[in-house]
Amino acid sequence: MSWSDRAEAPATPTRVTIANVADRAGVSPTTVSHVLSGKRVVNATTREVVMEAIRELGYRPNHVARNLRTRQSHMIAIVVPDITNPFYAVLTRGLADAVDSAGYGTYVCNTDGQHERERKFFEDVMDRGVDGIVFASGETVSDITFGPGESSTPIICIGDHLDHPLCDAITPDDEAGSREATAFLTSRGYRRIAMIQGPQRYGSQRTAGFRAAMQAAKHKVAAELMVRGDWTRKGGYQAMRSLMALDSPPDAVFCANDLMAIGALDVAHELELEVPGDVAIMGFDDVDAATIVTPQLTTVRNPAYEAGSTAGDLLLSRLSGRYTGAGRTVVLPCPLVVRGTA
Amino acid sequence: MSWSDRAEAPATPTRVTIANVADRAGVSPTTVSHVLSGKRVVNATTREVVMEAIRELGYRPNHVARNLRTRQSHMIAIVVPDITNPFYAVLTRGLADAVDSAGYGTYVCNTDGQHERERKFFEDVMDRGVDGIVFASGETVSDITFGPGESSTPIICIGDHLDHPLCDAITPDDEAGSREATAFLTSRGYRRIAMIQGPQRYGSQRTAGFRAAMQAAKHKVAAELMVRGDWTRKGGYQAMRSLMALDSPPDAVFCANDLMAIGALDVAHELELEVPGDVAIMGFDDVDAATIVTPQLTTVRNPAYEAGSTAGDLLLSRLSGRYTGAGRTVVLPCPLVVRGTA
DNA sequence: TACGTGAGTCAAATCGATTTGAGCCGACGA
DNA sequence: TCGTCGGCTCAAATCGATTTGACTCACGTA
Repeated sequence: MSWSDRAEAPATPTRVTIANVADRAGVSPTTVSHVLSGKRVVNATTREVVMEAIRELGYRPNHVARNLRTRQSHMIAIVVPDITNPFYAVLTRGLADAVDSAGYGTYVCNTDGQHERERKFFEDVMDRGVDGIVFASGETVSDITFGPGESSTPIICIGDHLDHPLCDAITPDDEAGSREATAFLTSRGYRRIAMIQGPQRYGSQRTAGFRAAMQAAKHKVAAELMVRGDWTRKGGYQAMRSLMALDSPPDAVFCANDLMAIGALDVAHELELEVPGDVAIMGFDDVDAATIVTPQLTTVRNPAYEAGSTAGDLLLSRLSGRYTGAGRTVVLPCPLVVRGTA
Repeated sequence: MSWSDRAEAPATPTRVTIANVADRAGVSPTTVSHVLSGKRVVNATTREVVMEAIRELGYRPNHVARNLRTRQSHMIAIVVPDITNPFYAVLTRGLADAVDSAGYGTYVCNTDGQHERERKFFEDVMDRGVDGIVFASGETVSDITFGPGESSTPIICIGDHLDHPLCDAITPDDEAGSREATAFLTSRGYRRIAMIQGPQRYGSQRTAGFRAAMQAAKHKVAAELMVRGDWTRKGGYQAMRSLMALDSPPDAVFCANDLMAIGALDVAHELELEVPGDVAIMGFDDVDAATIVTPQLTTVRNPAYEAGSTAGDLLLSRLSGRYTGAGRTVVLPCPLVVRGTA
């Protein structure tokens, strides 16, 4: 039992602090701090003695104490609706990769799109003293309390919800992507094109792109062909059901996201409809699952990873002081990905 | 421009501290602390005055300072190979949900299965003073430095890698699940059953279950039918390719995870093989994608969410002091999920 | 000799809370 | 009247680092 042995080891009774190191090395805590931070020159031999003491004692600086003094946590928070959603998982990964090398860790909050939780997490992470916040939660956050001098913690918004001149924003170009996708549909000769939108109030850019392309192609958009889903596969399924139950069903359906498109595809399979022969289906996001369905989903790529890593870069540029200006907005292109469903 | 207005607001010049509140209320910081924590009785009217001051000043306690003093961060870390992998995303969500209500936040680390990163993150989160750690990283962590008195931070391991009597473990019953899956295959009359295993050294439980069921059914397992993939769809694709190129290819394939099973399915489609008529395919994990492929994947459910939330519960039981004993091990059943590919 | 000057070090203040032993005050019992 | 006991409140120490003004010492210079 090697582990029970350990229990009897001459364990350090209490955590070793910078003062212990200083004692051991015969210098002051100040000096130890300086050899660690390099903010002030330390005699080479002194430094060696200190390093030796650190090694012998196995000293590791207490980040909490450090954070208190320096007022930075080297931690950045990301607020998403649901990490389980592959889009946000990838986004989170992009962010984590971008900030990791600069020594920042990532703290994740799932809001389930609930405004209440968004607010709660916002306050929570502020109190925790994170150095930056990335908001990717679908709900609007424009009314979150940015107290005047509340703090200068940089905030990045992904999506187009928060309109605040001091905060950077990253917006995938949903409108252009949807426009292109819809134009692709019209150019292929589809006549009755439906759209499964997101829930009321959200994803309006995608709807706008759809309408713009329809108008450009001089197609009328019939009211009964504009239905809504709740972003989920099941929601897409139900919406598609209602669409196909119409007296004159659509010959193409543009869905505001892939999950709903997959739900729509479920309906097509159930009804034994040929895709895209009987009905074409397009999605938006290009999640992994888009290449798993048969036929593979024609969709619009939503650059999740890039959005996350760009968010990280913008954050770092502010945290390092390289940039201090007003809020920037970077818009990311959403290219069309043609596969088998349209 | 409502925002520029704000800039001229009579902003609190500096963060408001407990001392400010105390001054405002005409009491000592001690008293303020007590009304907030309730650890000592405070006169009702005094309390009211303090609360009023807190409200007026918009005071919010600084968690970093609090953490320093109390030695707890109300933050728990989860170390996973890749949050982008749906299995780990769900696991993480289960954990987050479990600990959220107790006021704990989650800090996520992606190791990509690299031992070096595992170690780095372990030290990182220890230094950050997290209150608990959940290890779900695929690599073995048995040699991570648990210094003797290093700390009493509870650690939970998901999977069967870390063998440490002081740390709780959660292990999905891979062996039983695989055994049941394989037995299902033999009972259906498949004769030449192959297995696509994980990479060398990993997932040995699943292989063990496979072998046990084969033996129980008195089937020989031909060496050329035991191949390996790297857990990815592409890896499964390649393994399946080599399997189907055999002189006498298998009539059923059990894959160590769903992603590889989906890769195998890709091959079947490419070769225009009937599934499960020409070849049956089974996976393991039951990720979302399993219900997206056609036909839907017959698989074994790996209870990711439950594993995460159980980890959270075990952690909380220790953090609250309700439990202080030796390491517990909870094994989670992995039930068979019969769908369309076998 | 006296005077910068600069390299290296240190003491003490600070970050913003929590914790604890002690003090004050009024009530109550002897 | 005195002692004591409870209920409240406070001052001061503490958590473990960073930061800064000041000090020492040696050296070169006027």
